[in-house]
Amino acid sequence: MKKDPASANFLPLYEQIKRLITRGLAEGEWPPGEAIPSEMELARRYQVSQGTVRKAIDELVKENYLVRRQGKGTFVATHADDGTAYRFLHLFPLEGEREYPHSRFIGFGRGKADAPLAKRLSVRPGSGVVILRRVLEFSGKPVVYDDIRLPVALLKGISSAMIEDHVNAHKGTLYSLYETRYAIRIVSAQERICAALADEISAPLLNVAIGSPLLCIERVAFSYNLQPVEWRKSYINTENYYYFDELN
Amino acid sequence: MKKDPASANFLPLYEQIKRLITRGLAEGEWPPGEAIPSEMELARRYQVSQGTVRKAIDELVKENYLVRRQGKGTFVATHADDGTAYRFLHLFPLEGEREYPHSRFIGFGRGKADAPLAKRLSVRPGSGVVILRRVLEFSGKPVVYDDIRLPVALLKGISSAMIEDHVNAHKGTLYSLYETRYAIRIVSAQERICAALADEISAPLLNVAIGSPLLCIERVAFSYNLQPVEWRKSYINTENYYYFDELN
DNA sequence: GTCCACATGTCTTATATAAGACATGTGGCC
DNA sequence: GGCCACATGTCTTATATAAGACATGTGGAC
Repeated sequence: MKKDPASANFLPLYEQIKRLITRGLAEGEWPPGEAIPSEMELARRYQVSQGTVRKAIDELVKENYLVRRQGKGTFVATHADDGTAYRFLHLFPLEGEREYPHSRFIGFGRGKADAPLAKRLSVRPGSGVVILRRVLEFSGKPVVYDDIRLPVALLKGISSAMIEDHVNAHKGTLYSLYETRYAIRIVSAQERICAALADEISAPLLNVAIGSPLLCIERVAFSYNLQPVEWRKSYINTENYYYFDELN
Repeated sequence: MKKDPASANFLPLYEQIKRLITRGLAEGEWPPGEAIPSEMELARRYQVSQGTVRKAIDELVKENYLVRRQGKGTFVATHADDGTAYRFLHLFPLEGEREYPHSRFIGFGRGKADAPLAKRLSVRPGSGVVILRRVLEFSGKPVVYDDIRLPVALLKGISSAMIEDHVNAHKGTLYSLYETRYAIRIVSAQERICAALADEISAPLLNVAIGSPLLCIERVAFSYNLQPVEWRKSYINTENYYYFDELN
């Protein structure tokens, strides 16, 4: 435990504790949904004061890694939780109450990562990827077409049946599937948003005319320590829905 | 100062301090760029401990209201600062280094707020608004067309010459203009993003064909306490630039 | 067996203390 | 006058303490 501020690679104690806790999370010592040890216990374990652990946890809570529940303990955040299941879906109806989509899977296969995808996923070009295609329907109408790709190495033994079961029967999101079946927790994502026109593939799926304007969003989703896990490209019909962003 | 947690409208002390400091900021007691009093001084003034003030300031720093500079003091954040001037511009080139735009103003006038705009700006329908139109050029090429509207009451005596001077001669952003000339600081914004097609107005301004895909972003910018200040609609040619969003 | 009071464990808020780092101004030395 | 050492003020990090709030389990009274 480095405590000398003069040291070249000095890190504040709370930052070191943050990393130690994050390591525990990444290694699955405390799986999503479970409680981590109490602040006092972690303080003893890492040989620092409880206040330092508190500061580390405070930050991890702000980063959505952990969730505090007063009187009960501190828990590992999870997508298998109604409140946060659609945290990454920034799509809202132009009119009326917020709705959540139904997934209709239209393709499941395997392929190889080309150079750009390999770069985004930090894998070797040519390495195997799982390919998923689906349409998100709001109130029964198609709004989003997704092309989703993940390193096959992360999802050993995945099958279209398993996905359908989890997502449709079990009402889960893909991110909760990664969590419960593959112990991979998505904690952040980056999106690049462009405008595009509906083509022969997307137009019929979204039930719009070819040449209609669509949002095109390329997302890379990350697990702990910014490790890329999933790439996806979404085509969105924004006739009745908009993408919401809050700037601070 | 309420300290009784049993009270119905109980607020933690640090939260009360946060609001008191925010009030000082909103009322211009400490203008953008200036230092606020030291933690000890604020503690004396508000009759709480220095640690409580610290927690309040910590949060205000995370919300970009304040900036800490070790050894110097804590300062009111400002857009008139190279580092944060383009904090709200989420546009990046598909290739190459980040660039910053040049503003070309193409319209300046006044009008009345229709019902939707009035609602967004929290003003009476029919009340006066200033209307600004401009094109943002990156590397000399038009990429964004902005239609910007603000309550005229907030911008007494504004003129196109003043804007041109501030933005072009002085290299400032609109938000730094609001700050320096009108003591209005923009601290947050909400954006609704849709896909659209270039029409007879936007196409020539952006130098694209009618029917080209554009991003259409409707933004409302807020000052302290979520007070709406500015509405704008941006049309963006995303052939060479993308909108970036980070999800956490 | 059921229900309530109480103890216990945990997070929440508030306060106090102290050593160190960083920036700046002041006074003295040359 | 120029330069340096030092004091001062400020933020930064770490630790300790304590009263309260919330959730849960336990044991006794009935």
